[in-house]
Amino acid sequence: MRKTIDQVAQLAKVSKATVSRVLNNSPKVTEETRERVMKVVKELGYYPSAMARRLTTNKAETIGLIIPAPHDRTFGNPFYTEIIRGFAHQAKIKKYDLLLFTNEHKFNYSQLFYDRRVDGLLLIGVKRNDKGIIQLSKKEFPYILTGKIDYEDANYIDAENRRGAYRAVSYLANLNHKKIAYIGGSFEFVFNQERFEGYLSALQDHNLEYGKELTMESISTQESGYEAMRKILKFSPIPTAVFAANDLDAIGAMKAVKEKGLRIPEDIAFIGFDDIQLASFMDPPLTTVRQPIFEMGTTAINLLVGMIEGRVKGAQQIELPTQLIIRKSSGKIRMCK
Amino acid sequence: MRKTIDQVAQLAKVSKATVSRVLNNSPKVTEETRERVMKVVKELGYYPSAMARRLTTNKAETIGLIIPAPHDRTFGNPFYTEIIRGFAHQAKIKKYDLLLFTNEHKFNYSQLFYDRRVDGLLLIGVKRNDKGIIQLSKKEFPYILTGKIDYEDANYIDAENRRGAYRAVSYLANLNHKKIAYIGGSFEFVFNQERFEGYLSALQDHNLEYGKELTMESISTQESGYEAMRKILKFSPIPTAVFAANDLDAIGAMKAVKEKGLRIPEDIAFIGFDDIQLASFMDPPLTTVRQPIFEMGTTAINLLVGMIEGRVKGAQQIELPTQLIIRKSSGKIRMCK
DNA sequence: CCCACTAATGTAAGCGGTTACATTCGATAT
DNA sequence: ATATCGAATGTAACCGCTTACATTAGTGGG
Repeated sequence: MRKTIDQVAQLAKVSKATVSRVLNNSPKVTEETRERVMKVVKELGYYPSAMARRLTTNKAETIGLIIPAPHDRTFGNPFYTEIIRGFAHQAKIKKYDLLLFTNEHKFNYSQLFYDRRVDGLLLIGVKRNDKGIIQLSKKEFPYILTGKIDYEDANYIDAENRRGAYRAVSYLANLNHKKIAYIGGSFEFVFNQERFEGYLSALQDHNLEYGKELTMESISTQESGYEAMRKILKFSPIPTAVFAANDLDAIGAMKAVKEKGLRIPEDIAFIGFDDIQLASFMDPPLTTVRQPIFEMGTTAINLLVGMIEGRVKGAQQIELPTQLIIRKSSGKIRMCK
Repeated sequence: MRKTIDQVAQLAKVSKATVSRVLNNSPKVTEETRERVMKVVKELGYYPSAMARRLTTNKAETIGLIIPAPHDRTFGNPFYTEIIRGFAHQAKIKKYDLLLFTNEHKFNYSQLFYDRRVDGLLLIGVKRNDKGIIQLSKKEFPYILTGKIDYEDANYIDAENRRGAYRAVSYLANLNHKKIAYIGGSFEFVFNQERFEGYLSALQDHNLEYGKELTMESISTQESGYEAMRKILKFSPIPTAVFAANDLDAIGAMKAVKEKGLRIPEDIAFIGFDDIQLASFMDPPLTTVRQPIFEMGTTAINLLVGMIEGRVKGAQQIELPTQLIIRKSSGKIRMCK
């Protein structure tokens, strides 16, 4: 019932070694026998057993993808969806399977290497102090993080967060905004801190005031961006511009502003970060710092496959450039009051 | 360097059969030797090779998850994200790995069974006339579709689309709306047709007019919902209510309405379908037909695992009930002009 | 005290491939 | 014609487990 390489060998009147060679495109096979074998393979509908191949070659042909736990509020973040698109696209090209794991209960990544289910790991949404990563590095297991962490030998791919934020805030400053608020996610993630630092240093370079009441923490969802903005709006005078370290925060915040009857960008200008699909569809369309998310995904796969196959060595740390996408929400130059 | 069962056996001074028994919780092992073996396992940091186990037991311990191609416009649809949440959650509980595939270039699902990479398949976003599914059914490969298709022996899990749509539109009719527009996705997907039929039969039952110009096709994205609504708004008199077969369409359509300076729900009432997270966060919050998406995901896994392990037989067709979630966008009862 | 029986453990075959090494065979050089 | 060589193919070991069957040890009954 199940087709095996032996059956093919018998029918084609060759040894299974030869069948194996044909299937693996070994050069030392006559064209004639290659055809004969392939004919039988076709007729029989034979597909080599992946598990058998993986056992003998000691390769899983598989990359593990670790995403946040299902109960994590960030689970469906469009950034994740988009980078997974990049992973899926490139993994197929590189002929690796993608195994999906959910990061629950201090999940022990290393096990996936020990029991040889994966050749490498891709990790999304890892917090800066995650200890598991250090183990992976020390054991020289191939892996790539999406986003920098504290451990300095970690392999990661990230965007130029500080520069992106700096440019966005400078842009607002050059538009003559004096009071620029900040909404951003927890410093548990390094990229949030970097974006905040970019914000700060832009304020400094433009001699703008920085106030505790102008910066609000959120958890990178629309709801929390909304709540954060409502708090900011309670202070007076209210800021004339908001830089949100995350598009979802920006979108939530914009809702709070509209609800208050204020206009965007006339009363309050907005810039977000990420450039998720939704950003351009906002009303007004959201000016934002674009990360090349899909490209980050494909690059991560290429790098990881390089590490797996031994072509790439040492700690890999890549930061892709960001780009300020100017739309309506940031408005025009602001007249002095 | 690599730990194997033989090493464990040697150190524990037993045969590898015994080690295997211990690891698989076979009852016929003395408590004493079980402890001795486990001690060695711990000390050595031994994890059994997944591939070896899978080869001998002829089980992949893996479920394949087939999602739309990366270039497909629906790739990041929140419905998919949410149902995948359910899959991931339940697969972990059932101890199956989840293998992610992208449905490109007429991808041949069957191969995944032939080369024994998966024990079963979960398919998302499959069109009604997909021929691959018939093969799966005929071969009795375990699989579950998310959404009904034309093939009547197909295994699927779906929501009560017709009833959901019927109730939504009836609700609008009872609010005294006479002219109710429809925006919905392509009939390539059966659920879209069912929702449309639910819409139609509600119109009939309430003696409401049906007009070609009141129904608009879209592709279930905000952009296309927006475009569809702009077309509808060109006719006059414009409808007083819109039922969108998809929340994303509804959200896009709402934007077009607001842009025109019309009020929701006073000028035009809205009801969507799905109840994605975004729905409740709209302004006004979107009334919608809720599908139990997460639960559909977990149910699908349970069913599929049942099929794989031979406990569940025959064609599986499940429709989970929907529920009308009433929020602001559908408004109050409408006075006659 | 021996035998039969059961529970615990061991032995070895097999899962379905890959690959190092051995063999065969035809062509070329001598 | 024979020795030499290389290309094509075959042989068999091995990857790391599971499990049917064989063996051993331990127990109680006659």
